[in-house]
This record gives sequence, structure tokens and C-alpha cells, in this order.
Amino acid sequence: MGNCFAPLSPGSSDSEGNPAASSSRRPQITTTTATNTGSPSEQRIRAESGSNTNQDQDQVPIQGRPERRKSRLNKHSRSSSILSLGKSININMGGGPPLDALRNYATLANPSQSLSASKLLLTTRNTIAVFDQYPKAKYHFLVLPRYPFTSQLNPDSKKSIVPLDTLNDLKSLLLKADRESREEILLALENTSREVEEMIRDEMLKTEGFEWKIDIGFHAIPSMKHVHLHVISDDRISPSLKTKKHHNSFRPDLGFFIDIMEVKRWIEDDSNMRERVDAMYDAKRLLDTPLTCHKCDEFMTNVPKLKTHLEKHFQEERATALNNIARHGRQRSSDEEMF
DNA sequence: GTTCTAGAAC
DNA sequence: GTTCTAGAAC
Repeated sequence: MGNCFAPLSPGSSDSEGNPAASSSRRPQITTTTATNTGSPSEQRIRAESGSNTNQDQDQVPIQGRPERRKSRLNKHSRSSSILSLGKSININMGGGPPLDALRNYATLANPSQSLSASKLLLTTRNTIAVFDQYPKAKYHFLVLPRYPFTSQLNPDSKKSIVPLDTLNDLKSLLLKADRESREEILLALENTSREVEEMIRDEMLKTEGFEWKIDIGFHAIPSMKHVHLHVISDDRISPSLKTKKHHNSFRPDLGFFIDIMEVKRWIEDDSNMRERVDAMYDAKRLLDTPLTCHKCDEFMTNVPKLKTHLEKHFQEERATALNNIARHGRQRSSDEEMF
């Protein structure tokens, strides 16, 4: 527990699992300060594609996350922009919950042409990363497998290695996909999530001058169809975080949020997969866990108090990190803090 | 998933 | 009186 400053990580592999492709590359996001209000996910940010060496990757500029207006206005403007796209995307058009929004993203033939830069972060051959529409932290993105999901081992094949309904959620991916497909899909999701993580770290340094922890995992019970991985900064500071369930659903220690490393352990030894999936069906009750801070476990009587408390954590982490950088020229991990 | 709002909590 | 939550509606 306590503050968790992750040390700078080395260059990631490319987004399809080829570590040699980008030994020292780190995706760059630049921020303009002109609209420097709201969470950084909502600020105007732009990727510099010049250093991109991955031919598979169709990385688009990250720019123009427009400022939010009142929700009703937002819905109207969203509907009209959707209508102007080449392919009709049914997001909340019927007044019901937008259950199919992610599936519509995942099945686009050409996401970088169809999706605006305020929705799309990047795409690869088999994955897509988008802004969470209601971010629950300063940085919050979703990574999903595209359909058709084609095999890297067979570059010319356009055929999906799994049927669409296998990609409904994590449960169906774990139970319906064969071992090889399951591993290939999870690896692609993980690699893209690491790419997103690096972009976030760059942005953290630019906007706040230090980096902080990022969590990567699945929800046991997702609210939208199509399996998706959350990449979320652990500040949990956002206007869209409004309820105890929101906060509990991202607590890394409860069981509702399942870290990607945990899922990787599951597929290495899949003898208990049925029990693990059954436990996921039962996870809903975890959201009713009493409200406590995910960093220090202090009990919180209500959500507004939690939000004030989390702001305090963040300011303290920031002060400690900036102090360390001033004194030692680098950020130190929480382990080093103990000595 | 969000929004709305009745009634509980303060 | 106001603030906040939880469940229904979407």
C-alpha cells in the first residue's frame, strides 16, 4: 500500500508481440496547454507518428478531445457526428444503454478513418485503443481485440481465428477460444495496453512532471459487450467517478477488477478455469463492499469525502516525487523510499 | 454504462 | 433546511 511510484520502464515491444521491433521506442504524446482544463484524458493531445517503426501499426494523432458540454448537448452533437461517418454506429440512438458501442468500434474495417481523434487513441492490425467515454481517473483508456482477429503466424490470412461471439467478454474468451487463440489474443491486448501505458507515462511527465501507477485489467462483469481491457491511472480522480460502485469496480484488491497478469497466470494453468469463471459471475456483490480508500484503506463515509481524500493523496505523491527528482534527478520507487 | 429523483442521512 | 445514495428508467 502507500504511494506506488512505478520506476521508468524500458522500451516496450511492438503491439503484436515482437520485442525486437521497437527496442527503445517510446510513443510520444504532446499536450497543448491552451485547453488545459479537466482531466488530461480530456485535454488536447497529439501523438508524434514520426518515430513509429511498426508498419502494422496504424497509429493516428491523438488530438481534439473536445471540451465537454452539458450531457444533453453532448448527446445531440455525438449523434450528428455519428451520422456523418461512413458506417453507421449505433451508440445510444435508441435511448437504451450503449451496450454495443465497443463492438461497433471493434468491427470497423478502418477505425482511423471512421473514428474521430477524440475517440480513437491507436489501432494495430488486431487491436484498438479508445478513450473511455466516462473516465474514472485522470487517464483511462480501453483496449479491445478487433474482429476479424487474424493470426500473426499467418500474415496473409484475413480469416478470424475465433468467431465474433468468443469475443463477447473475458468469460467467453477464456472458455470458448482454443488455447492458442486465447494466448494470441491476450498477448495482443497486453502489448497494446503496454503501448498505451507508455503514452500515458509520457503525458504524465509532460503535464505533472512525474509518473504514477497505472492499472491494467478486466472487469469481472463488464457493462458493455465485447471484451475490453482497462488502462487506468491509479489516482481515480475524475468528475465521472460518482458512486461507490465506480470506485470498487477498479479496486485492484477486491476481485472485481482482474489484473492482466492474473489472467495470464490463469491461462498458464487452466485446470481451474471453470471455477475462476464461475467466481466472476459472483463478483457483482463485491461492488457493495464498504467505501474505503484504495491507497490507504481509510474508511470513507461518502463519495465526496473520498474524492477530497484522493486529491490529497495525489498532491502528496506529487510533492514527494518532485522533491526526489529535484534532489536525485530521478523519481524513486516506493521500495527505495523505505531506506 | 448514465441520468433522474425519492427519500434517507445529516 | 441541504447533501447524498440507490434503484428505476433509459
